[in-house]
Amino acid sequence: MKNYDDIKPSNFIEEEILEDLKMGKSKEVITRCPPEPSGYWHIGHCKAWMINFETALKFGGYTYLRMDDTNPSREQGEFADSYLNDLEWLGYKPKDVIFASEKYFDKIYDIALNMIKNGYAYVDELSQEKQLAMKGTLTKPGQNSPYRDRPIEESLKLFKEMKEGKYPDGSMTLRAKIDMSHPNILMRDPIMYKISREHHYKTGYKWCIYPIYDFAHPMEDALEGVTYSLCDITFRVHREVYEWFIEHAWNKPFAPKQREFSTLNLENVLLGKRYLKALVNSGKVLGWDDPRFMTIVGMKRRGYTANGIKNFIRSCGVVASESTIPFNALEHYIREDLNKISTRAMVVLDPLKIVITNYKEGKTEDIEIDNNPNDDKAGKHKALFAREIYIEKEDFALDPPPKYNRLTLGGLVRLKGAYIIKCNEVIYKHNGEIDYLKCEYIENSKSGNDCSNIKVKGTIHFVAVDNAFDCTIRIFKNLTKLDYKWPSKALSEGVSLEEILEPNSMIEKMAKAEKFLLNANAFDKFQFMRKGYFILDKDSTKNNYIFNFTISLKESFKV
RNA sequence: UGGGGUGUCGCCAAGUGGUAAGGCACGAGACUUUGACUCUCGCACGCGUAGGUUCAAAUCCUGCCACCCCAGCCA
Repeated sequence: MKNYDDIKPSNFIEEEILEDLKMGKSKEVITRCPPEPSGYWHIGHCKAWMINFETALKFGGYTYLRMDDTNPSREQGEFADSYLNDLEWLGYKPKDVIFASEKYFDKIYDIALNMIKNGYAYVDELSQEKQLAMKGTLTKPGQNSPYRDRPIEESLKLFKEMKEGKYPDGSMTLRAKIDMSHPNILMRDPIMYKISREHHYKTGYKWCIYPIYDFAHPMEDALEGVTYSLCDITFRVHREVYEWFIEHAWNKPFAPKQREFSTLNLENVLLGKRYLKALVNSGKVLGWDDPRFMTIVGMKRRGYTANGIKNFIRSCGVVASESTIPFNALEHYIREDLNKISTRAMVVLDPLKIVITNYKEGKTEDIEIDNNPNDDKAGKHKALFAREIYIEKEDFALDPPPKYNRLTLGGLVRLKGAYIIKCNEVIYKHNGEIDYLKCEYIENSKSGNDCSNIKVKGTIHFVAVDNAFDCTIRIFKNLTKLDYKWPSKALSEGVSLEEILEPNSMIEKMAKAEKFLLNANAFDKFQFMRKGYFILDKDSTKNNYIFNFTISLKESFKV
């Protein structure tokens, strides 16, 4: 047996696993990610497979990616493909990719046959309505189906005929014979198979009977050799059914264990598959990978990093109690990672022109900008200083609020990487708006060899007119109004999508970017100094660079 | 109301009978050619509640309260 002494469990599930391993109750840790290919994965799912992958990894085991495609009416191949990409982006490698429909349907059918032979299952001819009526309620026990005690041979024959297509959809089901008066309603003879002639994206029309989750899932786990089936707390009440099927249908030496953890709930985030789908179909968003979506592909396009997302999820812990986490907790971990890896650049989002009156016309000087001041290995890149430059409109104030560190009329400010300037005059347009500023530069104040002895309070970013190109910036706000902390819940309670959606949650505007950014490739991440983090969107062309706003910098200055 | 689950700082969360870790948020200060980053300090005489056991209880016992999940031929 392996030595597990140096493994420290970090949550209640790992504690139990460690104990099992030490006691020899299980030999290895094999887990699974079992998506139903009926939508794109989002940050909530991310937690589930992180736990499955990382738990297995911790104990030297591995994880399967298994498409839980047992319901032909909901599933599509498009989605199955997306999971592999998502997983790769997040840095996880499954031991194998399995389609339950292809690999296990025959075996599950055989298991069902066996269960009938052993008296644990029967074919029921009750309609769906009748079954429901006889199921009882939360407080009242159910009643046995009149078909419950039919001879084993009869059930066997009928079940085989169900498979052969002799009976119409919905006319019969295979049910487990458990206990119609069980206090757990899921244990009241759960359905194991239904009849459906819908087309299945993987197996076509090969099958007309399909196993139901409660039966299929434990069997798939067992057939795969999964030892720990880690899922979210929704399935806690299903555990009893899971264990019943394992006990009555699986007589191999090992048995998989199902354990549950709470789901990840984020404030102000819309995750419901049907709502996202509606938005995608309506054309109101850019697609499943819209940067406002917290789908994996959406977050990737937004500029979030896999590490940031994973660090955030780790920070939430693995527990059984439900919680809702404020969005700024996620943002903290995204910023933390972006700060380490993103290249700095100067981009003016809302330009105000300045003419340096005492700087010679036509003259330019190279200046150097650190690609990342927190990373010595990141190097520097060149920018330009010239007579005409742009600064951010909000970095100049005629009537500055208290503690304003930026440019004012008659005041001094440092231009990042270049000179200290002083504003002497404001030139107005006919309509009274500011046209441009006349400033002078302090000659011996250049960054690197400043001997001016002048101390300024503020440093602002800028781009030289000659070193700038126009680019498109996409600014995002939360998809839904902030008043709705739980948008999916509000929607399910009848509030309309239109009401919940934040108007203009995506705004496009033009900005002046330094030419260094012309080298960027799609998905490259940048910090536009003093403004925030941005990522070059995949829709960009040579003639139109589009930068998606990922997240702002923290801002402690408040007017 | 049957069954299951959960209650520790504004939000997460450690804690497993020996006197309340940590993170986020927030507040104060230092540093700063990004009002970023970084750093320092502060932030629960209290662990849903009422009793009990004990020298000692968030941890053990009993009662109560609150919230969440379950009655698809969905997963």
